[in-house]
Order: sequence, then C-alpha cells, then structure tokens
Amino acid sequence: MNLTRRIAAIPLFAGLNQEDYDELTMIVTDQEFSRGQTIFSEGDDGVGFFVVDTGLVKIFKLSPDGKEQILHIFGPDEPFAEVAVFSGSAYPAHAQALEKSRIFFFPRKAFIELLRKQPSLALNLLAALSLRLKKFARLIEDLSLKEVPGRLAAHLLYLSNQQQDAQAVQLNISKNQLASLLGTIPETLSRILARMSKQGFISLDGTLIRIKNRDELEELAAGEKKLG
Amino acid sequence: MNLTRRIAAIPLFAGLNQEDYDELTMIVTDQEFSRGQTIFSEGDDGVGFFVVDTGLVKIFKLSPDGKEQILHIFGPDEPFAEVAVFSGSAYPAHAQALEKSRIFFFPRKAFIELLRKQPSLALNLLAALSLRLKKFARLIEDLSLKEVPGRLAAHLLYLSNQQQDAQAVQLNISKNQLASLLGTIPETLSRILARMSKQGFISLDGTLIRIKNRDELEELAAGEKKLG
DNA sequence: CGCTGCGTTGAGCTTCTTCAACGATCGTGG
DNA sequence: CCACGATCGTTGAAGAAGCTCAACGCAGCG
Repeated sequence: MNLTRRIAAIPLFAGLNQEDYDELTMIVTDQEFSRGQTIFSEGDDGVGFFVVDTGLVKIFKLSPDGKEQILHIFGPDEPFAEVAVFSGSAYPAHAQALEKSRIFFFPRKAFIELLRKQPSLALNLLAALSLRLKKFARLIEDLSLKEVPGRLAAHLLYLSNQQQDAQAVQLNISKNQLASLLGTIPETLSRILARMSKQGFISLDGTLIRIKNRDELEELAAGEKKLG
Repeated sequence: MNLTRRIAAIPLFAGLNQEDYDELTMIVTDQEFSRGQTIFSEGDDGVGFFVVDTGLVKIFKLSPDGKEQILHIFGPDEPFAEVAVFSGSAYPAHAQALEKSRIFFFPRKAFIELLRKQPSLALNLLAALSLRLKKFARLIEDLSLKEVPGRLAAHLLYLSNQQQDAQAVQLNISKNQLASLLGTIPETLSRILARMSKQGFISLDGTLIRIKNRDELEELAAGEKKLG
C-alpha cells in the first residue's frame, strides 16, 4: 500500500493536511519484528516513538527475578512510547512483539517540529495520553483493590464488549500473557478459570471462553462478591 | 498577591504571553477547601481542571468496602484532573483536600480554546501528562512486582532525594495516608516500619524517619533482598 | 522425532489482611 | 482551658489469598 496513505489512515494523525502527511512520510521508517523479538528495552535511549502497522506488541516491566507485568498490548494503528518523546530520554519500559509485526518509527526531533506547527496533532496526542492515563488508573485500582477473580472477570467483560459478542470471548494472547497482564502468574490464573468454570460462570474451550453468567461476572468485577 | 502574576508563575503556563495570562485570569476561579473536604468525586461531570495554589490534595480510588488507593498527592503549582479536559466527561477518580487548601479552577471549554491557539501550552501539557504516565507505570510496577517493604524503601529513598536530605525524611502525610499510597493498610505499614527499625535500616521519631542504612534500603527497593 | 513452551494440578508456605484491643494525640465544643 | 470524642498509630492472633516448587500431558515447530 502507498505509505503516505497508510500513515494518513492512522487516527493519531487525523486532521492533518497533505503537506503534513508528506512530511511524516519523509521522517518515518518501518521495520519487521518476529514473534518474541525485542523492540526496545527499559532504559534505552528514547529516540522516537512507534505506531503498530500490523501485528501485536506488548509493553511491560520486569522484576529482578524475571516476573513480568504487562502495561499495555497494542495492535494496528495504536501508537506507543510517545512518552519518550516528551519526558526524559529513556524508555520507561520494555517493548516486544507478541507476533510477527510491522512497526512504524518516528524519530523524536522531526516529530516535535511538526507538533509545534500543528495544534490539532498536539490535541490528538493529548487525547491519546489522557485515555492511557485513565487505563492506567484503572489498572492501579484493579491491582490494589481487587483480587484476581475480580480482575479476570472485569477483563473478560471488557473483551466481550470490545468484541461485540455477549456470548463468548476469543483471547488474542496466550494465557501466560493474560496472567502477566492481570498482575498474577499462570498457575493462579489457571486455577481461577477452573473455579469460574466449575461455578458455571464461564466455559472453557482453549482460547475461547464462553460467558454463561454475565451477572455473576459483573458482581465479581465490581468486588461485590467473592468467587466460591 | 496579584492573580495574573500568580497564574503566570505556574510552570504549566510557562512560555505564554501577557495576553494569554490575561485570558487565563478571566476564566479562572478559585476556592478554599478545608481539611478532608471533597473537591470532586469519581463519576462527577468533568467540567474543567485544577491547579493547587496552596495546600495538599489527594487523588484516589475507592473499593466498594472502603479501601482506598491513592494515585497522586499534589502540592502547590501542580495541576490535576487535566485528563477530564480531553477524554470523556467524567472524573475518573476522587479528589479531596488533605489540609486547608486554595485551588484554582479552569473551566474546560475556555481552556481548550486557549490550547488550540497556543502550541507551547499544549507542549507543556504533553510533558506534564508524560511525566504522570511514567509515575503511574512505576506505581503499577511496584504494586505488581514488589512487596510492601520494597515499595516503602523505594518511597523513602524518593522522599530523601526530593527533600535533599540523605539523613532523614519528613513525612508530609499521615502514616495512614502513606499506607494507602503504597497500596497497603496502616497495620502492615506499621509492622514493616518496626521491622526496618529493628534491623537498623531506619529510626523512627513520629513523622520523621532517619535513614541509617541507605544501601540496605536500596537493595530492598530493587527487590534484590528481603527484609529479615 | 525430540524439544521447548504452554497449560494444568497438587502441596506447602509466605505475605498480607482481617479483626480486635489499646494508648496517644489532636482538635473541638462546652 | 479543659474534657471528651475521634482519629491515629501500634501490636497480637488468626485466616485468606496468592506464590513457589514440582510434576506431568500436550501441542507446535524445527
């Protein structure tokens, strides 16, 4: 596909003019990453930010003994590491491709130039960061105030809404990765899925999870109830 | 003090011209809050954002059974609830004065107008939000990957750096509030402070905490070691 | 075909929370 | 200015949630 047109289709760049798109096309580079490949590591020099073209990327933190907490999972059209453009020079977390992915890269300096000229780009970016802050706030709330069953229930309901399917949810990541996203470990996740299944709230079929009792899941997610 | 001049001194508004300051002065209102008074609640209509003039404000989430997780504590010159200006219309958390405070309020619409005209204001705001995202990422990391002693050690070191005093740290909030900030409860915090004290890492004197073994605290904070 | 990563299950243990009690402190109204 | 109530801070004992360690089946892939 024509690169300029591809870039113009990214929501973050909505509302710019042709000249801006040309300029973005000039400064962008793209790169292929294979499944599991590192895009950048925490502490690396934050030379620019990225947008997913195709594929799936995780942003995560690591503890000294190797436990991982996923902060975000980004798919096509979603920007990541914008923070590095503004504050400080080092990436504050790790980024890795979860599957074969094609990633756009925008170098910092050229982008800031454009930003200074284009208030609508700045506003788009502000909206994107705001959304991200809200998601972080919810993650903090979940980690601190909810137990794992509540977090899992909330996540299943979230996926169900996103996928427009009230009956079933298709996991797009492995259960190991889901555990890391929920701030727990695979063993605990597995046990809790089994308990939910035993209680008849869900049924399991590989990476497909059928929702059999939405109300109970919602009470769990709200912390109004405990999983028996 | 002259209001326009006070506003011009807020770092968020650095780099604007006199006209902008006059406009900000036109749209701003200010209000006194007494200790413990609610500024807004989660879900309230996000009609604008705030800047602390004097005092101390906490932003927090609540669980159904009343446990609290503090997201931020803001002092003079720090803006809060900017997120409400951009994304969605509801405040995503609660805000309450920790002490008698004077707070500036900027209504949403008028501010967005100014933002559209002033790229440097947008850039300032982007920098502020970026910083906040980084802090959130660290909080998530702490909650998920560190145990309470590690979080406490990290926080003490952070305060020590901020206060430019390698010897001692003066808590500006109650230990109850500190527990909520660290994602735990007062009992647990109290026990861990006592253990740290017994190990000779710190010594306690009310809200003054003397740091007696910085190296050990740093190892705790990094998760390289456990508290005996 | 073997190997590696994924997913599951069991047993034991650590950490943290809950519940309860109590002294100290603070602020406030009488 | 004192007295009282509320909040703060601490400590103990018991319980729950989740983690660690270990073992094993299974699928996918080189």
